Amino acid sequence: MDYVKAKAGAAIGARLRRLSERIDGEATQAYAAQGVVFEQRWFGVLNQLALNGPMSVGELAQALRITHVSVSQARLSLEKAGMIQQEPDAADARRRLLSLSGAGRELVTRLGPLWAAFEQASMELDREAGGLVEMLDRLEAALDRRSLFHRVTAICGEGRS
Amino acid sequence: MDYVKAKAGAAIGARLRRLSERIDGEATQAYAAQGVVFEQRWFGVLNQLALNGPMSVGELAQALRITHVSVSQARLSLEKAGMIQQEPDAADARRRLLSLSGAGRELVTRLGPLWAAFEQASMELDREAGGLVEMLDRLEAALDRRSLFHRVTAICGEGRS
DNA sequence: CCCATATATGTAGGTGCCTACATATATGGG
DNA sequence: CCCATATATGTAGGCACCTACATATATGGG
Repeated sequence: MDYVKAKAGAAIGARLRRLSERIDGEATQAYAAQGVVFEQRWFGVLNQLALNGPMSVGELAQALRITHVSVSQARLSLEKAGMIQQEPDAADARRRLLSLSGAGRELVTRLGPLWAAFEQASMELDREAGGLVEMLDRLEAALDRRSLFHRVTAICGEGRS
Repeated sequence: MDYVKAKAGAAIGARLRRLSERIDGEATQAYAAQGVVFEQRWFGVLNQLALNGPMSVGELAQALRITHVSVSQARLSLEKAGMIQQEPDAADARRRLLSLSGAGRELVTRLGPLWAAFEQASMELDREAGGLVEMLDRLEAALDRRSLFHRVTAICGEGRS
């Protein structure tokens, strides 16, 4: 049997990751073709800040559905590149508000057409794959309803009786 | 707009990765519940060796559709755990043949029911999501036909005229 | 006011993949 | 046989996420 076609849960995870790597790599090529050094994880943060203005680490994490640690790491990288700046939140001393720097706003403006192209390309892929985004929605909903862990554990429990 | 629903190519990559992380994490829980310390990347290698007998790094990489470097890294980890052994390939001094050790064969036998449960759980998810595996096939085929890079570049080129 | 608990974000280390580069061996033509 | 090129696999560093743990600040009840 062709491994990549196997339906074992563990193989699904690996397959999704490989696809992700592939798409990331191809996106990186597109940025490079425009002479832009860009980290994929920057997209989510920059996009949110451009849309919403200043946000905290936790708000970004929530919007992007990743951990605050991931945001914090991306934040460091973005600051190092001069794309964002931070300031304390006057309303809560624990929080730090991140916002686009001048250079960050310029980069977002410059990348507008490229991001629009990404969106269009994604719609093409969505159509060619036959409804990719909704499929991913459904997969997430299925996992929300009942995790892989619970499913596997229940099946193994049955197997024992 | 809800970021996770966005169709930008970069966001698709991030979304696939997060799903992959989620599934990996849930799979790890299932192994742990069986008292097994297991790395997700072991599955592919162990499964192939169990099915096919001794294989080279390159053969495994080809079968698993990952780079030889990834195989090499997993190999080191598996060896350290005593699950596989290696020997030179008599037919080609550049190659090393990897095979299951005694402990590796035992682990594969022990994990047989769990892997069967993963397969069943994956079929459930496939059904609930409405044809996940075929969708992934179609997405890969679409990218094979025309990469995200080419799509985006062409769209940007159009935009310039 | 004090204190137990909650919340925000950082540090440290890990995971599983990748690309670039390096080195050893194999191959085939001259 | 020699040599240019191809092939197998390793080393090094990076990417984008994760969990566990740590520390500072906020909150609300007594």
